[in-house]
Amino acid sequence: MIRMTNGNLTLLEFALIGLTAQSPKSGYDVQQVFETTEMRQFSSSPGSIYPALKRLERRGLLASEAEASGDRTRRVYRPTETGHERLAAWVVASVTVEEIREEGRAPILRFAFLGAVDADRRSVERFLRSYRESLEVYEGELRSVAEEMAGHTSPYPRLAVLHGIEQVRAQRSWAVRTMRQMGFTKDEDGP
Amino acid sequence: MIRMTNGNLTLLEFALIGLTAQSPKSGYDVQQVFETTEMRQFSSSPGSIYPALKRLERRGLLASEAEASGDRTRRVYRPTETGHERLAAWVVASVTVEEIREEGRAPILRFAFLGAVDADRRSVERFLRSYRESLEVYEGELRSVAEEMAGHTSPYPRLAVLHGIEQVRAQRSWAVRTMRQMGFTKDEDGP
DNA sequence: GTTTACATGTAATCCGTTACATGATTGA
DNA sequence: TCAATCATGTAACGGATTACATGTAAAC
Repeated sequence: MIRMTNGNLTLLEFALIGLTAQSPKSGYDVQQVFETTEMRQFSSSPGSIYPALKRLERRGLLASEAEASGDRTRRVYRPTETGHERLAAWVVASVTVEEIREEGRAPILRFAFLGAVDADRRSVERFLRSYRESLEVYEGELRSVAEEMAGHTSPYPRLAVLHGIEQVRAQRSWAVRTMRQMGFTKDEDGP
Repeated sequence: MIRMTNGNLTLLEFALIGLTAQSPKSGYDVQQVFETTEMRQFSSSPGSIYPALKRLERRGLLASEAEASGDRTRRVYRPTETGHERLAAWVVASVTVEEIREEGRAPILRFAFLGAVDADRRSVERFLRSYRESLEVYEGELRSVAEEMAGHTSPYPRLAVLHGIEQVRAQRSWAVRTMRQMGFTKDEDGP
């Protein structure tokens, strides 16, 4: 279930670049985030975090320096310029229906990192607009699927699809509300 | 991001047992399901499906027989008794807050398989009730998190948490509605 | 007659999990 | 002094992805 989201970086790797872009972090810091915040989807075990950080440093996407706090070594990572560019490109990309279909929570993870890459208003607006539009398309797809399932023997798969529809509707209304709160007009796709 | 959900079976493996329990299926059949239905989260590549089916057969959870449709061999899998028991135990387990926190869509996948294991009314009610209750707890957790984030520099992580809250609310109202539709009273936890 | 759908597999690589391992610092 | 927290790593194993590989049958 390792999802290649862009080029050849895993979701975990983007998360690590994003977190160190918010503020430079050690492996332990990252571990705390994965344990205590809504990023629990990622394993907080050192066996996944430390190798991934080293990998990203070897690939030139992260850089580290040893901080001596007392006697303990503490290796703090931050994105390189290349790493930051890769992150930014990933974060500000428009949301597609495919991404929603196949990667579930990836769009909202990207959204959470918009601040870490100093996205401008246009990018944020494009993100939210594309998210809302893609969700609309996806909701239509799910409605068709649910209709086709009307006569099936077991009601549970169809009810599960209705569950998906509810979720998509909630995500869409969040997108609309957030756009309004940020002062983006709901329609008007361009002059 | 391989999630061990129970004992030592992955989500993919439970999905394979569940699908073959709905009706016996070949690797190709499974591939079609993963390509065309809301189970797209699973890779439809033969490199993941065929080895997993063989693994499950080797472990005694699936059994197969070769169907000769014309000249082509077509190997059709179905759960063994043990496999069915493992599936049933996984499917009807009560939803916990931990599962919601850490495994996201696992509960609704389990729900979709309730028919495949011939779950009785009591089990279905227990499932929905525990799901609703756990979502309630989880929503409270998210609300606290969002409050703590009020003064942060970047608004995006907090908005992402609000997005999560919307989703959880949608899931909860689905659970309530589904319980009502199935004739379960909303409260009354026991005599 | 050629493309599309049916159908199954293998091999290389890499990643993630689990478990093991170690040691310093802080607070009770 | 003892537990909890801070802090970083390695090794074994298994599983997932990607790409490669092959062939039949049906439809157009």
